[in-house]
Amino acid sequence: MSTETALRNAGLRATAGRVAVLEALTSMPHSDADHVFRVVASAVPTTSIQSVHNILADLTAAGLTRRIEPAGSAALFERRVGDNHHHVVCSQCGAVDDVDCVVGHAPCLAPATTAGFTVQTAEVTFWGTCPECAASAA
Amino acid sequence: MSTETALRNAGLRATAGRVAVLEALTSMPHSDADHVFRVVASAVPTTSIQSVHNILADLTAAGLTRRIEPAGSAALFERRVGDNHHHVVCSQCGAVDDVDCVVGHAPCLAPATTAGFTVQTAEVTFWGTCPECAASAA
DNA sequence: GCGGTAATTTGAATGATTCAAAATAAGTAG
DNA sequence: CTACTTATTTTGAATCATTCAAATTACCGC
Repeated sequence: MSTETALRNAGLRATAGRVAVLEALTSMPHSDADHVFRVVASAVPTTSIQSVHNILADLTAAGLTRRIEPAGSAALFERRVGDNHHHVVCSQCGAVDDVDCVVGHAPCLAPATTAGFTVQTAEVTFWGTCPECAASAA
Repeated sequence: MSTETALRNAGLRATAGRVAVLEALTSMPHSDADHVFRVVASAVPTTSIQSVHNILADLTAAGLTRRIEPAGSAALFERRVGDNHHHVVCSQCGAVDDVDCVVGHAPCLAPATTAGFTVQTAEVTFWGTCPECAASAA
């Protein structure tokens, strides 16, 4: 399915900006609006950082992208949606990678008590050191 | 142990501002800098929001408070530190409560793959609806 | 192709946070 | 108790990511 078709199937018009944003996120997952903007700007020179924010918000609302906000980072976006995957974040450089699932599967994600809250989803963020930072520390 | 002693034990001077911030967080855990500031301002009228940010950063660096940043909220602070507890966040109003632990204990928090990252901690955020929002929706 | 409407553009505003220099106060030594 | 040293606070400004709103543009069904 082409990027354009994916957009139309989601009820969105297939504009150059949206296509460029989606393709930028394909090659660089876990990018913030500014990184996306820099890549998109070469394909769509008239764009702006505000437009990229608009587009990312639209795509996320339509379920085409997912937004994550690790502490200390700007919002990051990725195209991998619909599954329940989590993330590892490097506490030194902020690098992010996907973590497919946690040992113990779904039951693992049920809290023992919820203080009266109805829980819909669980979000797990692993904090550690990425290979690059580990190498440069040694 | 008094609040002052706790500060000195952590290597920090016991100032009125710091005492007031710690006591504000005792009565209102999961408060952001602005909420803390409003409470502290009545005890220390010369303070400012920037000072509260300074203090919260110092306290967090000293391990006296913990900082969490749920997506969509400003940074929140709490005095409960040293344990590995997690949080439930209301996706409607942003209310936060503690979750003692997840079923499955520590192994639950080991990711299946870490993409070469060395994982130090796991942070779990449960998203749902708080009792108040559930009641007002009905 | 035309028109209606969604989307982008442009410019400004916001909120949380950080930075930096000057003023102040905590703790300590005498 | 006093003075000193240095941590801390104060004050004011700056930054960053993000959001808002009005005007322009461009997508796409007809």
